[in-house]
Amino acid sequence: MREGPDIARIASLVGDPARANMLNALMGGTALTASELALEAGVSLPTASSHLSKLMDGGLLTLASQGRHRYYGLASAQVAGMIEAITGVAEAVGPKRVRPGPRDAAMRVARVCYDHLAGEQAVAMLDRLFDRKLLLREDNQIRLSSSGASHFTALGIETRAKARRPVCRACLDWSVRRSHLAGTLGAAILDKIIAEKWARREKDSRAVVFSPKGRQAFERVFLA
Amino acid sequence: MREGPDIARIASLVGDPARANMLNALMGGTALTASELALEAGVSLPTASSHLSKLMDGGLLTLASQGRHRYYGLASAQVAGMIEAITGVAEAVGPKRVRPGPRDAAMRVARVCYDHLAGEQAVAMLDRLFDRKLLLREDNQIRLSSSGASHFTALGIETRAKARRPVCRACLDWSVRRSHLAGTLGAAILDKIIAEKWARREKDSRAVVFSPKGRQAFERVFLA
DNA sequence: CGCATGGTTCGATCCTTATCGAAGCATTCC
DNA sequence: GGAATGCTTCGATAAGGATCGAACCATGCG
Repeated sequence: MREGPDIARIASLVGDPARANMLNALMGGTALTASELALEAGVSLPTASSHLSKLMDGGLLTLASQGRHRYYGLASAQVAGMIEAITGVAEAVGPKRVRPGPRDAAMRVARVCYDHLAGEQAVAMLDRLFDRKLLLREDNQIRLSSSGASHFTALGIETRAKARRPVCRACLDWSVRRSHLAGTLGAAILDKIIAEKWARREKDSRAVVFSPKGRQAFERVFLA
Repeated sequence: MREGPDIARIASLVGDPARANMLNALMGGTALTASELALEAGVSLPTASSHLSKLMDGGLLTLASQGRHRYYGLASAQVAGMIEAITGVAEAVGPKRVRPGPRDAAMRVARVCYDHLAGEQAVAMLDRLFDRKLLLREDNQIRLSSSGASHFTALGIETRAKARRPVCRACLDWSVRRSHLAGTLGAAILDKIIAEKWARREKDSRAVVFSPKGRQAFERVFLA
C-alpha cells in the first residue's frame, strides 16, 4: 500500500465515458449547463446530474449559478492540463476511435462549438474583427465597438445581450489553440451562416462544411 | 456523444487504486516484478497479474522478460508525465489521504521501500557510499567496488547477487526526489539495521524509526 | 397564482469488474 | 529428474457504481 495524493480518485472520475465526454466538452473553455452536458455525454439528465455532482465533489469543476441556469466549467487550467496529458497518452497508445479522414480535417477547418463557430475559419475571423476594430480587447474581455455594433446590425445580426450571457466572449479553440468568438454574437454569426446556407452542419458531427459560394460570402463579410 | 481519443479508457486504467499504486511505484523509473508490484499495491498475486495485463493492454507498461522474472516498467515518459499531471491535480484538490503529522515527517526521514531503506537517511547514505568509493557509478548503473565488497563483508553484510537480482540498484526517492540504494545490498543493509535494533518499523506504516543510539551507530557505519 | 422549464434527488435495476483460492505453466536450482 | 520459485489463468463471489423513470425543488413567465 502506498500513500500520497489520491490519484486513483481523480483518475477514476475521468475514467467514466460519460464524465470524460463532459470534461472533453468543457475543454473549450465555455461553461455549459447540465442539459447541454447530458446531451454531449449521451446520457439522461439525472445521470448527468449525478456525474456532475461527483465531478464537483472531486474538485474538477466549478459551478456558476445564473438564475435557473447552472453553468459548469473546468475548475482550473491545471485540470485542463491533466486532461490534455491524458488525451496525449490516449492518442499515442490508441487505436483511435474516430475513423481518420475527411471528416476530421473538416472539423479542423470549421466546426460548431456549442452554439458558435470554431476551427481555423473562426480563429481567422476573430483576428480580422479585431483588425477592423469592430471588436475591441478590454482587460481580457472582448467588447463590441460602436462601429462593430452598426456593422453587425447592418448585416441583420442582433447584438443584444440576453439573459446574462455576454455578447462577446473568447473561447479557446481546441485544434488551433487560439481564441475564437463565443457569446451571443458568436452564436448569431453562426446562425446567419446557417440561415444564409453558406454552410451546413454535418450529420452526427460537429463539422461545418462551407459551400464554395458560401465560403466566398463568408470571407467577403467576415474576413475582408 | 463525442469522438476523439479514448481518454476514459486510459483514465479508468489509472482509476483503480491497485493499479494507481503500481503506477506510482513505477514512477521511480525502476522496473519491478509482478510480486513486488503486488506487495506495493497491497493485493494478491493473481489480482496484480490481472491488473498488469490490463495495463499492458492499455499500452501503459512495457515488459522485459528475464528468465523467470518479468520486469514491468512505465511505457514512456509521456505516461509518466500524465501520472504527474494527475498527481498534481490530486494534490491540489485533495484532502490528502494521509493524516499529516509526526508519522508523515518520520516517513520523510526514513521508510521502507519494499525491502530497502528510503527517505532522507537513505539518500544521504548513498551519497556517502559514493564519496567513500565503496560504490561506483557505471553508465547509469551502480557497481560495488572491491573496497566496498570487503567493507560490507566486514560488517557481516552479504553482497552476493541472488537470482538475477542486482546487488546495487538506484531507486528514485519519492520524498527527496533523488536516488537511494536498492538491490540485494540495499535489502541487506535494511536487514542489518533491523537486526541490530538500530531502528524498528512502525506498525502498519512504512516509517522506520531510529533509536538515538541506533542513529549514532547508523551514522558511524554508513554516514561517516 | 398557475404553468413551464431547468435541475436534482430517490429508488430500483443491472452490469461491470475487482478480488482471491486453487490449479496450471514456465523457468531455474539442486 | 524432481523440487522450488515466479507468474498467469480459471472459476466463483461480491461489491461498486452507472443508469433511468418518477417524483420532487427552484426559478422565471404570463
